[in-house]
Amino acid sequence: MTERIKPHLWFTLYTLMKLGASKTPIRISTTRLSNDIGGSQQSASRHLQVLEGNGLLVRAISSGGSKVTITPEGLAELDQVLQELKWHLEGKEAETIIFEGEVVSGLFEGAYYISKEGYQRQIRQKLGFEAFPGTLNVKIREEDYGRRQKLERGPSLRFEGFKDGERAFGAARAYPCLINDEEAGALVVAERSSHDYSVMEIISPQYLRRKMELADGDKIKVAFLPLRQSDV
Amino acid sequence: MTERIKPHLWFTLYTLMKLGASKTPIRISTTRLSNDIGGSQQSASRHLQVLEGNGLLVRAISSGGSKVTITPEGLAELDQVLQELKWHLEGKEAETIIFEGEVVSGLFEGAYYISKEGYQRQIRQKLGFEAFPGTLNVKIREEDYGRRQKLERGPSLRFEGFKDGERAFGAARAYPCLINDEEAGALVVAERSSHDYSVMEIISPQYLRRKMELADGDKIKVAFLPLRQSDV
DNA sequence: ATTACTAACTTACGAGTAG
DNA sequence: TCTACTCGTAAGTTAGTAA
Repeated sequence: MTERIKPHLWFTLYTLMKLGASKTPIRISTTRLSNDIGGSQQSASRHLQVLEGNGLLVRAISSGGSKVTITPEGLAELDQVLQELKWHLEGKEAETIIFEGEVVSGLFEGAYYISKEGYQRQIRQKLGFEAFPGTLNVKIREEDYGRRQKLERGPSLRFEGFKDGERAFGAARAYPCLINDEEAGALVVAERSSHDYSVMEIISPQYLRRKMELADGDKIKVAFLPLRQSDV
Repeated sequence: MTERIKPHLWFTLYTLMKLGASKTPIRISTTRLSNDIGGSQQSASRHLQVLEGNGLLVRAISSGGSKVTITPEGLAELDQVLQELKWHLEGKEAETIIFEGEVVSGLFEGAYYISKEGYQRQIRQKLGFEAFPGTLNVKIREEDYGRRQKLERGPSLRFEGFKDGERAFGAARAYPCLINDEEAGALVVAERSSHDYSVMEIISPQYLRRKMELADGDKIKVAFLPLRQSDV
């Protein structure tokens, strides 16, 4: 399960974001940072160590100030709070994120993974359907990679990893979606893989290629409904 | 100056918001709250005491669970973080907030206050202009009171109170704006007064009534440009 | 049931300082 | 300069308990 980050560490991460570490690496010394968090140099140093240990930021330490960048995991931590604040203070959810892509062929790996009972059980439980053993692969445009990144940073349903006999299967995240405004499904992304953003692997209770008469190259619309972390 | 709330207390406030205390009073026991903040009943109790002492929430304590509501000051504390997160993670500022109102006559009190050097000095310093000794009073529609409340919860420039001989002058907040897309100015609101939302008192370097040939009843547009707390 | 006190405990902090 | 160690102290938390 996601280990909750403590408030004082979250605040340091937030401070780093304010200093610009969310977009690009920033050069900052622990002394400088300590002013911004309102503490001592030693505290800043320790916070950076712990945050790095939790994978929320990466550092390139050198004399003359370290380079600090917030990782996608760190951004997710910040984004989660953003979504909650938006919901409660602005009274609206994050907007539906829509992608227009085209159907492509995959390597049929999806079928193998999905058919594992360890995943099927969790899909039933969290998505509420029996997944068809295969994925629909949707190629998206390069200019949409950023939006996909933002989507994946947001709230998701998480499937735990498990062992099946010899082999270990990793954890994954699912983002429920609607395909062509009619069929329910979910984008599935394996965790801990800085993956390729060009193709979305979508699971669904149906064999979508047949049900919707899809062929490679067909245009397809994938809509991700807003999901709050607290719904998860 | 605004006393910075500590991260662990901010987190408890945030948790209360998630439980719904931003909109309406919620009934919650310290035991229940302690689960949500991930601590003990005693900590929850203390946090509520401190937050109440800082004016960030109000309570009606009774056996069977207290009623808790976040105050406008508390919401401002949360909103400030929201604005920063939006800026950095979504790469955009809060939108410009626009009011369509009409010019009305005031009681000429504004002139008295503005002419005080204690305020003039701070206006020069923070707004960058010499204020005309008087205010333009703009009446807004009742359905816009909510938006005005939201505006005033957001970042502002703060004028400290001061003593001038005998009399003490209170602190005030200013929200820079643009009048009819051409003249710079600022909405000024006295602090610690749960004030009337119907009329905006606007200061400006110009005598706007003459410069723009305004008379009572004339329609006027007031646009508030986004302002981040870190700009303040 | 509640809230909140006091005292013991644990965590986080910061001064000093080394690498 | 930097980062990050040790270690004494301060702050925050929790257990026990009262009202």
